[in-house]
Amino acid sequence: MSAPIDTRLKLMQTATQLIWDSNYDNVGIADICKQAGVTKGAFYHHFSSKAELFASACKYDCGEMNKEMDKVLSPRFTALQQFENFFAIMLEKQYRGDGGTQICGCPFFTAGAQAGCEELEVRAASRELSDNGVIYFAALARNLQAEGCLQRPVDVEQLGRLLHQFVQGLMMHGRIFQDFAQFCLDLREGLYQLLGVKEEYRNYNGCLSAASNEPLQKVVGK
Amino acid sequence: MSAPIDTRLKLMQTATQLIWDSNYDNVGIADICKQAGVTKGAFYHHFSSKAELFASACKYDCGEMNKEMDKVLSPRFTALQQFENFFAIMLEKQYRGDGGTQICGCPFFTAGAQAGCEELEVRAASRELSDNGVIYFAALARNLQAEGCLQRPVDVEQLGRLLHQFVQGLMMHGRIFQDFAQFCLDLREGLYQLLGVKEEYRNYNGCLSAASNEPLQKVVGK
DNA sequence: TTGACAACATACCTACCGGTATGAACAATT
DNA sequence: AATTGTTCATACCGGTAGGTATGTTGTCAA
Repeated sequence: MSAPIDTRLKLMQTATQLIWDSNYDNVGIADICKQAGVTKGAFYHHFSSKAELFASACKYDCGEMNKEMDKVLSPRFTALQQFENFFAIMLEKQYRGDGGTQICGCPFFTAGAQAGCEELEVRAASRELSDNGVIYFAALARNLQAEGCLQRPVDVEQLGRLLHQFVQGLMMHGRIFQDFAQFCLDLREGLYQLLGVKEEYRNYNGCLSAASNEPLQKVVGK
Repeated sequence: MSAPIDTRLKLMQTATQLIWDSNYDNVGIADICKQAGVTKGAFYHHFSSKAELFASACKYDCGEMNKEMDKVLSPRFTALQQFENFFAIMLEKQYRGDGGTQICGCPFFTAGAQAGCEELEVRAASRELSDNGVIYFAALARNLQAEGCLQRPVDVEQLGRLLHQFVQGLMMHGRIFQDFAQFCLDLREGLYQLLGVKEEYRNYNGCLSAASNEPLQKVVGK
């Protein structure tokens, strides 16, 4: 008998993966169990319902994301480097080399946005996730502003929201159209415009390589 | 016996309404039939499947939207008036005074973005809808640019996409948080920033009234 | 008048899916 | 050694939702 933590973790990770590839409604508990190599008994020992699993998986994914984001926004980097890190990590997240669905967006966000009114647990989870994401976007905006990269003074809190909203919309659009090169171009341009980055600080060099099938050059963790 | 067109139309309209209030997966055929006052026999006489109904309803809704958008972007208006029309019509679409769910986003887009890979019909429909929406956003950008309201020359086609992506993301965010006043503020600010509207053309007067519970002042069709 | 066909209505089928009931295997405790 | 609680495995249940099979009613053409 394996450690209970392992099983619980395995279920959350498997659920996350399956929901990323499909969506909340489409992924059944049986699917998750089968993929994770456990049975329903184990599932309902660890989670009281599908919604609770979703919320837990969302929190877990949020925690993982935070780790990466903390690296991305480390004070070791200049604000512009942070921007590039941000950019790179997003492309990395959405790119799959296996030829299947590439751009799939954030399933926790979309599930919350589409969940019926009755599934409050699901909506609450994606609300928490959004709040968390907005914080990082706002931090990026604040740093860029502090280093004088922006054209005008901004309300970083609102701007954080706008960036988050745009990126979510962009990913959904990307999921529908599956054009990775366009996704890259739109992401960069949209962020620049929303942030109001000064012309001289806009850099489109990295974009072409990212749009190709080459592995992404990561500034993070150098 | 009523005309067949009526029944078909009724089904599409009812489905559209129900899906706007909830989502594609949550709305059953039985629900749609009951609400429309017909039976399953009638339904499957007109549509071969739920997905086909969805696609048809999407096309229908798209056509209705086009009518409104053509009014909004009528050459009778200046570009800035067109912007305000755009703004007003979006708020109107997302606002429900009945106290229920207010901001619900565009269900056709979200359904397509969340649809599993197998439901190609659904995804194709929302792709078409998106292309259609982008055209109008691009037209608005082009008109604003032509009248010298923008800070810099822009690629209107890409900008149309960016605006569409942002608005979709904003609506989903709004659906999760249900803060109408914030929705208004974010919508205006996001559009201004993405478009790069010159400072002197930015007008925040109409926003406060729109954020209140007053009926929206429509410029359209004056 | 009578076939043919459109436009439904009713009843039913089946597969699935979230959730439950029950019990086995194992570990730690007393 | 007996007890208790954790961690699962197996079998099953009840509702639901998409879809079907078949009958019925009205219309129109020949």
